[in-house]
Amino acid sequence: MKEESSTIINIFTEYLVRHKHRKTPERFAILEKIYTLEGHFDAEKLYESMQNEYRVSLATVYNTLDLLLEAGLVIKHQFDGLSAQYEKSIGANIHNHSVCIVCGKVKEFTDKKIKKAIQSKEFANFQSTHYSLYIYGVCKKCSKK
Amino acid sequence: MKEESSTIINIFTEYLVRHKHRKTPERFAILEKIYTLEGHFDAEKLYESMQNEYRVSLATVYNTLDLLLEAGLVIKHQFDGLSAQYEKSIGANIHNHSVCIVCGKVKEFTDKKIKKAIQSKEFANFQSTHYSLYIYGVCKKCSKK
DNA sequence: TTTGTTGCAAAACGTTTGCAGCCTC
DNA sequence: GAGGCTGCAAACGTTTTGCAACAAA
Repeated sequence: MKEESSTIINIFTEYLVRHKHRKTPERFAILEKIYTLEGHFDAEKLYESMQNEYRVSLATVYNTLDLLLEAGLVIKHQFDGLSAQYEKSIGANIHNHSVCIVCGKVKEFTDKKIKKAIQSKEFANFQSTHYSLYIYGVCKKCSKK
Repeated sequence: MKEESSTIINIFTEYLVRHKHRKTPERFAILEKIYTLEGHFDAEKLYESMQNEYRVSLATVYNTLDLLLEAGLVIKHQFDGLSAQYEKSIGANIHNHSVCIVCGKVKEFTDKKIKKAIQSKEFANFQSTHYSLYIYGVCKKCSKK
């Protein structure tokens, strides 16, 4: 999927202005990098992948990821003991995961009925932006052990 | 909700036997403690709450939580940077959470339509045991800031 | 000019690991 | 008796923090 990167930059700019945060080049460099990445990544991987283009510190990567999280531009997963996994939120349509409780393997799947049921949910005091579903169980490989 | 604790113990015993693990008193003490706790707890809290009754090390708590996870008797949540949260799985019916991406507040809710949609999902190579749903957004308090 | 943000390194935190002794099986 | 399990403490890896220098507003 092709995303208009100017849209994303605008959303972030608006967020920064509204919250009185500074529009630093590091923040936009990180945002742009994230939107070139496919699938899950962690802070370290993002940090390393940037070193050739724009030098940012790991601390700034973490700081910016938090801002992007609040701005709704990034999704955070905490699958297991490992590091937190992130992914861009705009243009990412799959939010359903099956997780093997033995080997930890994560797979994504789509399901229209589930999607519809969740997206039609409304709260009185909560404005929802996105969701993540984890179905736990045992994968075929592990059930044979 | 009142749960027959002998049922839970039987499930764990069966699991241990089937996997050729030993039935140590520590493991059963931890299991019994967990089933007296309501709501979420982390490994440290569980460890501390046991010190008066039965002395187990934190390492054993972690080890046993892993076994209980595999046995399907405990559910693990990794909400945010903090420590992992656990809860008993039998007798715990609420699996849906709304999470504020600003303040991190987690609330649980029930929804029959969502529950039905998720529980009717079947996989070809995956035997599901339970699920957790997280709907992210901004709570009323944070949206006013 | 003010003060939020950065990079760096050190610190903090939850979790895992190594090992000697113990206790299930 | 053998080997899995325990407690303890040290080690680990991710994330956070403190601080001086920098730069956006």
